[in-house]
Amino acid sequence: MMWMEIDLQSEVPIYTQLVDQLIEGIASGQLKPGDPLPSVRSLAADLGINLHTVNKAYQLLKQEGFLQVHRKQGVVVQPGGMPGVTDAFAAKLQRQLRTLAAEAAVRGMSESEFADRSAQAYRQLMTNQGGEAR
Amino acid sequence: MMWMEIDLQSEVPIYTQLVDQLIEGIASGQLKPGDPLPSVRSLAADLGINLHTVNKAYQLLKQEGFLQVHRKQGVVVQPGGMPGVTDAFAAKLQRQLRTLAAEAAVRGMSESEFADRSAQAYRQLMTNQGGEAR
DNA sequence: TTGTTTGTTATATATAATGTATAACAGATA
DNA sequence: TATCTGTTATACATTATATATAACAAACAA
Repeated sequence: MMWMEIDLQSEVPIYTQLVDQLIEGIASGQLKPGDPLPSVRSLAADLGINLHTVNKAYQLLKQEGFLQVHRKQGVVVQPGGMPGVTDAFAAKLQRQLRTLAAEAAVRGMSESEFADRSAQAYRQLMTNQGGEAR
Repeated sequence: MMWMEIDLQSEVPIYTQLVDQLIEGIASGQLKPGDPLPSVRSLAADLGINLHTVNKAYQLLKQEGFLQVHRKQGVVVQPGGMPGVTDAFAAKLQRQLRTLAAEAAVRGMSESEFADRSAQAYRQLMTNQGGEAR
């Protein structure tokens, strides 16, 4: 978990940074199904933040179905298949893409360049580390 | 300005909803360079919100270069060319696309589908109303 | 001139979000 | 019996968000 980094000066909340980085970790293969996560106390200590901030991130990811919690074994990356593209996620994705696309368009970015940057963002996740397959 | 809609129950702040919708209005051509915007007081009254909430949105868009402010003439859509793809915007875009792409990937969405949805979000803006050309 | 509308600024207040600090609990494990 | 786990509860501080009034100076119309 040495790859986690928190920016205390950022405008994005700490627990959101945690959520995003953990999802990116799963996407990139750094975190695989069944992998154990640090306890809320140890991760909080490592990052120099509070226990409850870590717990809030874990709770959100547990509710979304990305994590599982066993008593005492601690938190584990969902071993039984990740949740798919739900209606709720599709709606959230469309809404945020529309907002981003609008500003990009106003600034003169073409549709193809916007799509290219989207594909590039996706691809860079996979080729970062660990990778998509074994 | 009858097309503006505010969701008071949304988790996204009102002034952010205003900023997003105004940028989408410019992108879609509903708002053209030089077009006047409602005064902070009248728009606030129309939407049933406070003057300062509208002013905060206008200030942000003014600082970004999307709006101009003349004393008494009121607020106007930037007539002298929109700001381009700055480094700051490129960085923000990449960061947000990465976050979205990560969750999409974890949920099993392919790179091509993610890119397709991005292009579709861009295209739907343009074809909504008013359009890209005269 | 007077009056009105404009953006702007200043205070004040209320509520919610965020983050921290302690403490305690029950279940699981060594 | 200890220890570690997630979990819950309480309290507190800070910031973000939103509203409510009030006032100001500039621009314009009468």
